[in-house]
Amino acid sequence: MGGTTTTLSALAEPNRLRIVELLRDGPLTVGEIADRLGLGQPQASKHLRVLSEAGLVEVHPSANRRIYKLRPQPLQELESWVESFRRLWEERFDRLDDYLLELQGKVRKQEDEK
Amino acid sequence: MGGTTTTLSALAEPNRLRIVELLRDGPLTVGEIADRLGLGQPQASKHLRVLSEAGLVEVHPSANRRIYKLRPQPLQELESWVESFRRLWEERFDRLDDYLLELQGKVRKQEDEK
DNA sequence: CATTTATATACCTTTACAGGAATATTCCGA
DNA sequence: TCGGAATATTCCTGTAAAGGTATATAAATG
Repeated sequence: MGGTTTTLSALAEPNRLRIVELLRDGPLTVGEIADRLGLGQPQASKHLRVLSEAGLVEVHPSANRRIYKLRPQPLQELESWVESFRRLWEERFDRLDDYLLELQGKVRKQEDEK
Repeated sequence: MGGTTTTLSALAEPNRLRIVELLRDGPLTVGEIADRLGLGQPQASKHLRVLSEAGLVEVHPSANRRIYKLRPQPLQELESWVESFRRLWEERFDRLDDYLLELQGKVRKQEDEK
């Protein structure tokens, strides 16, 4: 499974998405995450494990606690993936699109006539 | 389930991701999608249905065929979601982060001493 | 009209995964 | 060293979702 897909499926789970959004404002401890999101502690731990394996978070042990923190890389990669679709909404694309469609039609006709 | 989560789970499935990437280069018919990705036709149809319900594609019937085409909106929303994490990798954040962590520690100590 | 082509749906089976509860582990402090 | 707090792991169960096959639907074509 490619990197982008890994990132996407990690983020696709609603509670994990909320965890990531929480961590946007700074690192947090497992307990705080569970508290703020109304999750059970085991659930929080399990979600953090998935996020960790996807490289979306890293953990820094501090005595009893484990502090989880966002890692930029997967989000950066996701950003560039989305960016590769930019021309979709950068205007005059619809017209270009129609033009290409028309071209395709003509070519197809030509080939049919052979 | 919020819009972002809908988009993410639609894209999290590898074959659907490939479909979206295919459509980046222009609209396609169900059969062409199935062919190019080595999918069964029913599978292609089902994935396209999910993408459609997520608003990621729209369909234009043309006689026998149905032409599927990317819709910008969900990708735009995904983009701004990812953008909201930009400061993560725009430098000097790591230091700010450490500073905040230290602050938290002090506050916690103060509260423990009450 | 009958047939063929393109697509969608239904049904079945298997698998992945999320939540809940209980338990293991690790580390601190008395 | 013992107890308690914070966290991870395990086991169980239910459910959603993906693939495969067969079938339904719709439109073109002869």
